[in-house]
Amino acid sequence: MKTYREENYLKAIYQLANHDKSKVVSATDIAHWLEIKPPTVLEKLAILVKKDYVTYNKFDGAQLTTSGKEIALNIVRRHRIWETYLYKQLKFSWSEVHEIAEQLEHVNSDKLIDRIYDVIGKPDFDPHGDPIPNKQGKLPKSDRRPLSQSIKGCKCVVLGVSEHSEVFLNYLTDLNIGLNDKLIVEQINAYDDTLKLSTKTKEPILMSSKAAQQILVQCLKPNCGCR
Amino acid sequence: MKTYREENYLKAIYQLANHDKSKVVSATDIAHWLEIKPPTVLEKLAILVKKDYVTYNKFDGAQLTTSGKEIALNIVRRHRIWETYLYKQLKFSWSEVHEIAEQLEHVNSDKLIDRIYDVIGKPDFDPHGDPIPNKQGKLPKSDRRPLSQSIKGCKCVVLGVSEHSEVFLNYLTDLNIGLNDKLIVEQINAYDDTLKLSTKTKEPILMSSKAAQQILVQCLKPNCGCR
DNA sequence: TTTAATTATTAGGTTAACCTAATTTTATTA
DNA sequence: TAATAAAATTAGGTTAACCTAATAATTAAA
Ligand SMILES: [Mn+2]
Ligand SMILES: [Mn+2]
Ligand SMILES: [Mn+2]
Ligand SMILES: [Mn+2]
Repeated sequence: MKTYREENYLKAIYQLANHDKSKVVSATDIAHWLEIKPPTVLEKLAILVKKDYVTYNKFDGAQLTTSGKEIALNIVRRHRIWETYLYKQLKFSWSEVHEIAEQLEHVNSDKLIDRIYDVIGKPDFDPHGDPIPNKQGKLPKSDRRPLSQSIKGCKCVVLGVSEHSEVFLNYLTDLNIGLNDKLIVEQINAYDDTLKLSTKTKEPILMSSKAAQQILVQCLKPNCGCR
Repeated sequence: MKTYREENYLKAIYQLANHDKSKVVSATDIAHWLEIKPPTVLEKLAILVKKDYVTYNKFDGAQLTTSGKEIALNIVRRHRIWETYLYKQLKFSWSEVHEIAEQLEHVNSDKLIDRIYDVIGKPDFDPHGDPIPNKQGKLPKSDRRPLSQSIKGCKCVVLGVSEHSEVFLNYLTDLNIGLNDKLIVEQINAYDDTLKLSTKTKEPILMSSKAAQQILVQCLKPNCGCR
């Protein structure tokens, strides 16, 4: 039996491992992520190890086993399906959906998930451009890179964001930038890498390098020369 | 702070009190309802009393305070709104909705409830004919009585069911009886009170007295003589 | 009205999920 | 490399939510 707490641990390990593939996932990392203290995590890790959802040692940190990954990907699937449903069907903004999906992802009804996934047209990506795993846990792939890697003149399309905070998403909404929007890099400031971008708005907009690092795009012209 | 467990206790007390207004709600009643043991309930009741959600003594049993009733009615509201949403919007049957709503009722987002309540057209009753409390906890009223009280010749409309079990609801579905269906009582067997009913189906149907006691109806003709 | 049966309550125990403080291990830096 | 700082782990404690078994209080029967 898996409680929502257990689901959250497995999801946390999955997300931390995917966020930085080179770094091992320590108990402390998990503790920070879940906003609890390391001893609590150590205690739970021992249980998850015994249940064969996780392996743990100080060199490799926490790693999901096949069955642990299966559960984690299922929760990620539910989360992203709910986000998409809330966004498309119930008209929530892309900055609001995450918090509610954090709760809805733990509702246990495969039929419900199937139903709402049908209603939204079985999409491959959620409102933040994140891939929705299929029932077997396989992720649709898309090649995306940070907007900050664009060179001057690059024409590209926004396929996602790597930061999901409300403040960042609302900032993009204020700039009138959303998923699938086309951008043209008009200028890159040589001193601080601030971008001047043509968007769907009349006037070009300015964007900090910090923000550009969090926006994931794909070039629209092949061999456009971007890194 | 109220956990889903606390919400379930308060809802249980509300439902038990409403199921039989004359009987006091004992800790044992609550224990049966929640499928836990009486000492566990006693323990929790002490906490709910301290939080001023409940009063408890052996003569009056457990009784909700104003703030306890407020929470209970809010959960009932969420439950019935979700049931209606699942039924109308997501095409679940009236026998499936309860179980999923038991989980969804604990999702904490007023905006989500408001949104789905809008989508379903702000109805007053759920798929079982149960009244949906408004935000202030006020219940729309309807006068209904068991079909078993009908006299021969009575023409009435189904406004609800007092039993919510899947087996009973599926039985009604098999009989082709649903909410808002019109029924005419053609015959009442003098020995066992079995009813012969005209319904939307061509052939009249037979229904046991046991089932008729669980169906709530309203006469369509004034002063039709039913009890 | 005693006795027996039932029901309610208290006593005492377990597990999960959290914590702080102490200790041990590992990594830095002088 | 020895000292120091940082990180990981262990020790020990709390609270909530559950339990069973024992006791006390009611209710029903004889
Ligand atoms: Mn999210
Ligand atoms: Mn997302
Ligand atoms: Mn229900
Ligand atoms: Mn209902």
